[in-house]
Amino acid sequence: MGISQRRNKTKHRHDDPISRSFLVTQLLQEFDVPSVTNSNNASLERQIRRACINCSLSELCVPVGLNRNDVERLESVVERSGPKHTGDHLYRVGEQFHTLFVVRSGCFKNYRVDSEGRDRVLGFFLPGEIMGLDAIYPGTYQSDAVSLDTGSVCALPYEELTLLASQIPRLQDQIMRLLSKDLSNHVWLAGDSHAEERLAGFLIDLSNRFRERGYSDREFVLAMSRRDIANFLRLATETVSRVFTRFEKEGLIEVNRRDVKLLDMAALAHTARCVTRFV
Amino acid sequence: MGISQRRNKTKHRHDDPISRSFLVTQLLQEFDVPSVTNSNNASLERQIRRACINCSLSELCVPVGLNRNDVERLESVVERSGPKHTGDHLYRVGEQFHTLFVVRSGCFKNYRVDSEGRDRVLGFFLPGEIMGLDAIYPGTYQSDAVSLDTGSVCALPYEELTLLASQIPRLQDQIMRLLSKDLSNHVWLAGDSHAEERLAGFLIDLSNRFRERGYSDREFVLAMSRRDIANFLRLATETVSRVFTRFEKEGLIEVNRRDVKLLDMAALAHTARCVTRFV
DNA sequence: CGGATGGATTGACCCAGGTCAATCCAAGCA
DNA sequence: TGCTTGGATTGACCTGGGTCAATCCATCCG
Repeated sequence: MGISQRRNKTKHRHDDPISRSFLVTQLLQEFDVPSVTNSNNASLERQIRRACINCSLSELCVPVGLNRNDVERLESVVERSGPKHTGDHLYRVGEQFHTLFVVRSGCFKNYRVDSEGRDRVLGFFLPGEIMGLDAIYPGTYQSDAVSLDTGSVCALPYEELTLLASQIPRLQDQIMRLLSKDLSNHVWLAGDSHAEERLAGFLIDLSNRFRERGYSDREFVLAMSRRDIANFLRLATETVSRVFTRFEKEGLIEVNRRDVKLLDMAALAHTARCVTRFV
Repeated sequence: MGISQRRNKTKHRHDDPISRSFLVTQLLQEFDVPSVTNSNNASLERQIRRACINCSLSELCVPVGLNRNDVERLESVVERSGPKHTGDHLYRVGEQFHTLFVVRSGCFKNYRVDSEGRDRVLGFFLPGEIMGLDAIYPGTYQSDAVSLDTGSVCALPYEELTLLASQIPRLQDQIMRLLSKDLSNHVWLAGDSHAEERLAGFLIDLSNRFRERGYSDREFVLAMSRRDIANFLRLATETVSRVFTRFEKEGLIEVNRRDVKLLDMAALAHTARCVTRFV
């Protein structure tokens, strides 16, 4: 996605040796911490640990509505992880649940392998969105979460989070709201809508989410393959391809591989009218 | 549904005059409180107000895991309502959200009218299941909830519930678990599955939920019309009808209008393998 | 009891989109 | 530079299930 274009240039393999200072720099970059060239590593790391307060996502993420003091308490339970690369898993079906993940940067895919061995894409997660909420009830992860490009996440140990939530009512409230929001998200695709409505809905939805995050809502790069889109929308890849070209011929969009430009948002939104998210 | 067969016999119109004693008797019956013939109304009503502790649903409902003392505190915020009849609404799209509803008895339908004016059935709720969770985030109800037969609900004022939850960690936990459970429920239908898989999944799912509630899982009465089932499964009513008769010819079920008997659960479950609920 | 009402069933027909297969094209590599 | 690989595209064809329409049947009511 647009988000990750620059980052892709610095992509490296999983097994590459990563120096400590490289890692710190990378983290600083990802966490949008203004670079402080002359500090030593210790102070840099302290800045990283305090990242929630500086984080540009805080208006979309768990800290919404918390005061500075409470954000600091929240930060104390957040574990930040190193960069995730294409194909890295955050968790897999059946693993013991103990952590929620919030996307820092990049795009993650949530999917599940059904009893026939076929994948089912359940959703895509952009920065600020939480993964793993559906694992709370059963206590084990109900799906796999995998990075689609280079990105990073914050890990929220669930036990500690709920403990904190019982002390900070506003946090408890926010977690409930996030769970509830996710509920509505699952509804929007449940329609018996046609291929064009679905794909239009998908594009409009992505566009909205990019806008919320301060990215262009008219021009972006899809982090996911046609196969993933098709699977998510319960269509054949060929159908997705065909509808893309149909939209292009009708002047609704301009598409080249994974680069998409929305030319006629109104028409797209109208096509998607039956499937757009309620919230 | 099987649940409500007996109750339907005593059905009466909304505008019928309902005597106080009739109401109390009705409530006692619905709340499974052992009838105490010689008590006065005041003590009967106290028993009703203490219903959570006696309620046969408590193992499925909000009180799960709470000790007797905490259940009593929970009860103090629960508002019980009079019987709901076919077509009675609990809430409608756009109304200010302030209350969650738990089904006591009967079956309720959750649906939404889309921008084209067509209904979309989002789900059916059996005793012990909570409605309105998706309204927490937006603060207004996102759908309509309507009674399919004669039934009753408990109302949980959300403000008071969360206040209480911040004092009873186990309650906070349980609410999160219920929200999370609902999340997984939305996933199971998201597949691109065929009509037979969907309907088989629907029947198996109902069967499981009846079993959990102590009813027969092999023989039950559908509270919902073919049209509602079809709408929920994103199929045409004709298709639902055809698949029902196909299942009957194959000896999987016996069906007569709304009476259903599952004859070959294994085969049904196998047909439904791709769509059964994960949890 | 007979007519009306509305859900359920069944049949005939058709099309959106799935499947299969060939081709294209960008990126990576020797 | 040409080969390989795998995603994306396009075409040809077929089918599951939607649509339309007729009929059935239980319930309700005058």
